[in-house]
Amino acid sequence: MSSSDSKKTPPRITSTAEFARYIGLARTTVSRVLNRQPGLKQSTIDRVHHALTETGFTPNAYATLLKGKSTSSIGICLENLLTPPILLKLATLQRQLRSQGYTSLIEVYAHGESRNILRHFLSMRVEAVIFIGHFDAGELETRIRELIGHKTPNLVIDHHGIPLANTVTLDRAQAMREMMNHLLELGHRSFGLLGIPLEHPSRFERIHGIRAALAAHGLDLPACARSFDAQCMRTHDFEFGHALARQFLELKQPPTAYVALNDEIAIGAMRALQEAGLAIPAGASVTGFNNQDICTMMAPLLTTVDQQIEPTIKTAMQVLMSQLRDGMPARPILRTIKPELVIRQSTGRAAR
Amino acid sequence: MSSSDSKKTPPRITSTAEFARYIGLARTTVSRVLNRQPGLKQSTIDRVHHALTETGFTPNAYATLLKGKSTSSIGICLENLLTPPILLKLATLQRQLRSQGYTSLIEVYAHGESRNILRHFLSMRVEAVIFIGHFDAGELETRIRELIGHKTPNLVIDHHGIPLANTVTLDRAQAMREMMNHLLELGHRSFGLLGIPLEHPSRFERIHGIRAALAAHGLDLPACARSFDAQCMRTHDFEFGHALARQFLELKQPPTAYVALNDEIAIGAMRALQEAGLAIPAGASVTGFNNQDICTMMAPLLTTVDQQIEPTIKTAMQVLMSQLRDGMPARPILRTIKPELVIRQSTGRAAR
DNA sequence: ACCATTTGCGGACAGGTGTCCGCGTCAAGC
DNA sequence: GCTTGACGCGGACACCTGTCCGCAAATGGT
Repeated sequence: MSSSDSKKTPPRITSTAEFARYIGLARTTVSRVLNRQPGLKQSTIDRVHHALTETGFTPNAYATLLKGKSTSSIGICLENLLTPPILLKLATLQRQLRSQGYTSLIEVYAHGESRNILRHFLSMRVEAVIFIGHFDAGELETRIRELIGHKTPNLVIDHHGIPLANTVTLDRAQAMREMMNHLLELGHRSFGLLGIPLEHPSRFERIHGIRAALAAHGLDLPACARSFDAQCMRTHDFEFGHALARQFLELKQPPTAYVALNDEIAIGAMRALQEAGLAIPAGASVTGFNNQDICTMMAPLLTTVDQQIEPTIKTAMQVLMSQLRDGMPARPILRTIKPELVIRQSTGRAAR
Repeated sequence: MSSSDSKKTPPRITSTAEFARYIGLARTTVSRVLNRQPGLKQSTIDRVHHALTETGFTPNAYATLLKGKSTSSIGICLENLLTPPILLKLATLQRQLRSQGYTSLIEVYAHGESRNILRHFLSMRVEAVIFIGHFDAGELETRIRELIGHKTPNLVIDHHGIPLANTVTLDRAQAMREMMNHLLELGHRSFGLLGIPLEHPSRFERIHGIRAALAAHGLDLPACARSFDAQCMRTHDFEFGHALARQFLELKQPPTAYVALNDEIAIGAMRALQEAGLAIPAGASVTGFNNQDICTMMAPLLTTVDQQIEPTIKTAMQVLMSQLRDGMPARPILRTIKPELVIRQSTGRAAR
């Protein structure tokens, strides 16, 4: 319904004033239409909208937001290691934010760069900052303090134990407890830990859960579980798991069950065991963590722990929205997500 | 109300004027320090920087950028289906952009939303827009035209054949030609295509390459290759490949080689063939596409095509930078990336 | 004590938008 | 023809920063 060919290439318009001149209205009138203010004739509104689609003009967001309108943007800082579960959380979160009208600014953490990333977020006047994954604890704590100083809501997903941070995290201790109970009921008494050192702050939760499950059965951690993490380099997880399992196979009495930090490591280990002639689960049991897609592509299907990403993000959104609505909480909000054990084919009754 | 405590909790400062008042300097002086202008005493500069780290003040990016400074931001629109290769491209691209001083605005395409996404990018006055993946061709073309109208550089990675778009894409026809030559040399003469319909615009390139390789050997596509895509739903790729392979196994004379659209489908097919008692590659050959990590986690290791993501992104950056430097090109720039065949263990001599 | 130089001050303007307000215009109803 | 609304105009101010410029104050040297 528009005009003829002469208007096929409408001019490039970069300000409301220019746009108003183009359609022969006052700048203020255009602004009123754009901001849905009352008291305008329908025909005028239509005229503006029509010219809008014709020229493709968009008001300068910087001027709009400078004027004090809420930026409706959220900063998201991602852990350096982009694993499938992390990316799935990001994608789910971004979708939900978008449906609530928020834009997300995404930055990937690089060593020592968190300060600059946060400054960028703050200069963009984001309404909240979310961290997803695991970071340097001291650095993260400093960032959280800065955010609080700026009265900007914060949220940490996954990383657990930062004093003043609002946190949503999987109960990894509980996960390991359930996994160990499962293996113990199958008769296993000797365990190989893959990627889970016995003494390391970052794996504390997992070890805690393992120890608790063993204790409940009257067993002692150092007596029946070993870890060779120090001996191998962790570069590519799959090969890491492969190398670790080979270490265990050199023992006089290898463990009957292997508990891995994640699915890739578990699969690498399964591969090494199978190459050594062990059937799974008849000869040895293997467990993963994360319940990634590959778990159902293996033979046998991998027993693992599901991170419950949907509920995690749902909870995260609740924590976030409550902060955006009611302001920052007096005490940090802590939410724990219950994991779900997924028993498949890679675990079975202990051989001896 | 805060002279004593003020050191411990510095006030939240939101403008240069406020900040200048806080440290007892003129606003213009602070601004000069922040923008590294000459003619200031070192002690003054230090004083400002010190207060800056103390209060954590950051100038409002919206005011700065409104002032006309280049926004140094690039809009990236991602295909809906977040596959590992897409995400790897995104991560690589973002890293490179950041190293050049550009910020990226990331949006995931949702059906029919491309218009809004583009408007958001334009309102943020991005300096270029990049599309990664495959989209609705008509919709994408319209967006490209809009970008050209706004004199904003564009770049499409992967999607091939949009008239006015600058494009960087893998030579998928060449990839299939090489793959087919490899299989033909191994003696294969009957092929099962998995996820690659014989007649479908989106797979045209692949079919074209397959047909060319067959023709060079004096063979005819419909006579020696079949596809059962119409019979199965493509939901989860792994199960899709599994189901497709089972269809082929019901034939009196199943093919000796299977060519899959991607690695997941290939792995699903391998699984189905192995369950049916076929050894790979002795009983049948299977090939994937993308060279994802899982290819080296399978037994046997999967023969596949590497997308050459590093060179792809490197080329993309070149195309982008040349546009940002010299303005938009007279004719669209087209760059093709040469794929690399990765021969592993899942392909072998044909049984008959 | 005087002068030259360095250094900081403060006013002014631009950049694009949102919003308020008083005023002019136009059409409809009597 | 007059009144009464409804509607659009255009001026003004605010948001925050970068930059220019004239001027005052502090500094340093002799």
